[in-house]
Amino acid sequence: MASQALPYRPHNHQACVSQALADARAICREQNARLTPTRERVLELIWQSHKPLGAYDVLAELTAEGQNAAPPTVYRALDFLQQHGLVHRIASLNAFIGCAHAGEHHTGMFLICRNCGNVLELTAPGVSGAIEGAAQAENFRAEDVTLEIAGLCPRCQSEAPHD
Amino acid sequence: MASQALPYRPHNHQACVSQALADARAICREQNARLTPTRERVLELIWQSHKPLGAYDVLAELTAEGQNAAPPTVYRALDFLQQHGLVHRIASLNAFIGCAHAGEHHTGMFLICRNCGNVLELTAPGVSGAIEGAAQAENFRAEDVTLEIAGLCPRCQSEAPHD
DNA sequence: CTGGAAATGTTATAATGTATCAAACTTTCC
DNA sequence: GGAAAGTTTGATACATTATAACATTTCCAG
Repeated sequence: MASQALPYRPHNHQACVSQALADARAICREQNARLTPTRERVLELIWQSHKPLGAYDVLAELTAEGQNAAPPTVYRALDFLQQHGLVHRIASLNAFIGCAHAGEHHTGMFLICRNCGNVLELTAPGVSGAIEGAAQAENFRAEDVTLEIAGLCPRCQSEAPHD
Repeated sequence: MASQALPYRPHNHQACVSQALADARAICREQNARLTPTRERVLELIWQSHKPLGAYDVLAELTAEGQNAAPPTVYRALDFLQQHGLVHRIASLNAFIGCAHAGEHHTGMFLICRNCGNVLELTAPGVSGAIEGAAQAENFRAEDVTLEIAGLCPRCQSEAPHD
């Protein structure tokens, strides 16, 4: 069997973070967008794991670090990061996760494990195509797709096989 | 061109409501579930249009009717209706809409017009299949799919053609 | 070095959703 | 019928998520 996707197996997660931050800096430079210290720190916090983080979790971390932060601080940073394709909002969880394909034009598909909470972001052209087709068949002009799959990741299926 | 789907054109909406209520009664009878007056009234309110309704909108209507309702009243009724496949929650809007395919086993796909707010629920086997396939390719056991497409419905495309 | 734009600080509040426990109602079973 | 058990509803309080509005600071172009 092929090896599991990153979130589902041990890995040097610091590499994920570093990569994400490096990508973010490059993307913001290209787009003449200002990746300010707060925005960068929020992105880093979001990338602490492959589990989505709530806005108030981020806020708590900032506050613990002594930052003078209030809800708008966090929501503004998250808005900025979303607009530049650096984080995604998971609507079914009211939480945020780092974008695994920053810079690439893509329609995110999220596999959300209900047991361990990890999320894998996929780009599935077949899925995007089928969705586009279904929308067009109704003469609907699709602009934004929310596709979130809850279930059990490979690891958690083996750990809790009875359901 | 084929005629537009129901939400996008004038129709005798009362027929939608009656049908939905009749279906709900039949389904609850089959499942030995109690469609109490409050639950039925909430379902009817949700079906007032093809636009999703927030829980607090439902609550306001109940209160206006003199019902002794609090938030849990509404959320309980909505939970019941969801569990029996009579309404869907639209995660990207925090709102609820009547299920257009009650009784059928289906994965809902929702086309949400950002202009008029109407929502069309589709069953697209090709889409479901593609999603299932993508999940299986990652050894992920999909249990619940959230698929919501925001965009412009046919009517609103013609009315506001410049974008 | 200054005027306008962008970002942040600050306070308050809106919107959405749940926990908890008590009371009423329904069903079951003797 | 009537008590026991389960389900539904009432009622209060609170938790969580998100935004409005306006003041202040920072940044950058000219």
